[in-house]
Amino acid sequence: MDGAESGPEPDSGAEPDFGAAVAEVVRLIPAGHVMTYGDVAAVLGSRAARAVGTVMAREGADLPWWRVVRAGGLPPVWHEARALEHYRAEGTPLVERSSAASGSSAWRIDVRRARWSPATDADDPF
DNA sequence: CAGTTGACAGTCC
DNA sequence: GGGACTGCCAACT
Repeated sequence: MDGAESGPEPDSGAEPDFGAAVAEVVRLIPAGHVMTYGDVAAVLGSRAARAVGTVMAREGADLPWWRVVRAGGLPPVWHEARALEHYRAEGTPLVERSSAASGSSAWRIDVRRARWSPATDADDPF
């Protein structure tokens, strides 16, 4: 063997190890369910909630980013309007605020029921 | 090689 | 009950 070469692995550019892990988890999220950045990071064994979003920003182009929401069930601010269409299409439990005038978003994600975990298939925690 | 940024979270007041 | 700061880890320049 040649021993340690300049790079036996063609890890050209970036190593999608973390990104692949994030993509893997996000893709495992079934329709009608969502996960928070912290949950995804926790599944990866890291608390890099930010890194999840950052990596997803690069690999997320091919991922259901709308299934990944912030803590508290707040919708993604980058494309909240776009995500709303996906949530309604997927049947994600949303909390519509009939009363107008309440923050920027008039709707919220019912994380109570939409929160899903890849380690458990219990879609009925309640 | 090191510094800065960033699709966040959790805790303190 | 709401607002602000700090901490975390990975990618970018």
